[in-house]
Amino acid sequence: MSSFQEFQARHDLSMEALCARILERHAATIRVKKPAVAIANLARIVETTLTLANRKGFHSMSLRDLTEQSGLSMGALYAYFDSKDTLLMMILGQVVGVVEEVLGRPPEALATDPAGRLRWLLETHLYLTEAMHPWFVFAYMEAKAFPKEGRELAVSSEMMTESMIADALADGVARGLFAVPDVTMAAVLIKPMLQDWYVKRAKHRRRGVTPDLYAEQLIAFVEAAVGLRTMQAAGR
Amino acid sequence: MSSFQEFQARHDLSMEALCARILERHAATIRVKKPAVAIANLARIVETTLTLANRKGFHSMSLRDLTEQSGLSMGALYAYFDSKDTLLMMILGQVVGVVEEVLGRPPEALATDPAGRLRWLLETHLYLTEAMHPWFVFAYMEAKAFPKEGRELAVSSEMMTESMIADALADGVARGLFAVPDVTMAAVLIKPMLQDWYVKRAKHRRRGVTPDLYAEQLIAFVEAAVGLRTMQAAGR
DNA sequence: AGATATAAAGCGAGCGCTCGCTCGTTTTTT
DNA sequence: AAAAAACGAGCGAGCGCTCGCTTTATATCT
Repeated sequence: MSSFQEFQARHDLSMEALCARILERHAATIRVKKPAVAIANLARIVETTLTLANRKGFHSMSLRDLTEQSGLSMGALYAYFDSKDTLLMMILGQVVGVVEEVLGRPPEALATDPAGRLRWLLETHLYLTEAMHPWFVFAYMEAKAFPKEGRELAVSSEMMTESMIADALADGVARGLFAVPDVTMAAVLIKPMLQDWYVKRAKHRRRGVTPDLYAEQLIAFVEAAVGLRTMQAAGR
Repeated sequence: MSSFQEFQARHDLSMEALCARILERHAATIRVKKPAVAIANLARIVETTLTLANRKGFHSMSLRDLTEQSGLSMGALYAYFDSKDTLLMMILGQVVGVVEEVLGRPPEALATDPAGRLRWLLETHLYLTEAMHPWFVFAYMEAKAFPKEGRELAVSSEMMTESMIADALADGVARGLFAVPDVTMAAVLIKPMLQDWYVKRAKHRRRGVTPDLYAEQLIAFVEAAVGLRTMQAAGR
């Protein structure tokens, strides 16, 4: 069983589970009372929004497109959000929330193992973005063009993962495991390689690269860059 | 004198020079006859478009915004392009053209020096995107959302630089200089680190990172990852 | 169990507005 | 005075969003 499959078994990232969380968060705005109905329709709305917005941009997607593709009427849509921007923030907020949840607490066993923690961070980031691919593409592409609140959310979320990587690196340097002149800079350079997996996923797929393969090769590349001695090299 | 300054001295990438090239390319569509007038107004149009589009997205920028900020009237704008999409393609086409021109032919002295060629590619890419920062942000952000022709242009341009990097790596491996298990994969991983310089330039600037510093650190990171022996290490 | 009343959910034509774009007119240059 | 360039009000289409209405689900009462 691949590591990615194990990851999926550990986390329920199904559309329904994610929309249930959106419902909790936005219970104040959503006018539909019955959770089962609300979750089912939110799923239809979000699914369609991600498809259309990732194809031609959120702003270019009209609410009429959304009614046609989702099967819900104009009025029904506005029972779930009070403006198009709120719909955007629902999706963005859920992405940020899941990132905090999944990446926020590494296994305690890795607390004293910076190399393992770095590996875990890279792997988990890739698997998470693979499992929620359209969500992350959406967040990446739309975050900057929209309300201030959304941009700040996205920036602070990115800063968090970046500093987790930097911490693992600094820890490794302190233990003499890594040789990195500037850990912040190294973390800054690693981040875009993680993002590239989902931003240009079609390209990677065309080359036949799976998430597990990308994870393996990215980790090898990064470990070489930070000067981690492999077991063979260390044994010499 | 910094390398970036040398780069700027070697290439005229001023707004006027770039718009002169746009005028050549689109002489058929542009209805204004006198080159001096056409170039000056194209410069105003492109400058304003880049500013507005990079702030809120090309699609969200209305032509009325553009008239107000550029000082040209609606009718005057349409003497320079026949549709909003054509304006987009003018800018995109110029970016792709300059990339081919500047990155397309490395100094001949580096033909038998893969490490030097790799360094030159990374450095030159960073300096070029720094000198034309708003252009590249525009191309990166808007390429996917717009006409098919534009997307294909952007993809093929990216493929070109990627394969130039892969070639330098393969050459280095053949000469026993680099240790890279998969040169294509390594090139794929390097590209997003190059793009990050302009995509998140505000972040880098906030940290006080100059183009020269970023170039230096990126090159060090990549050289470590591909296993290049430094002079000191080789001398041991 | 069937009839009725009430609440919940969904509907979609239409409102005010802004969009990309045109074209008859005016201004500037030669 | 002719040619070139710039102007900007106005067009129809399409936008986000509202609201009076219909349909469906649930509760209540014979």
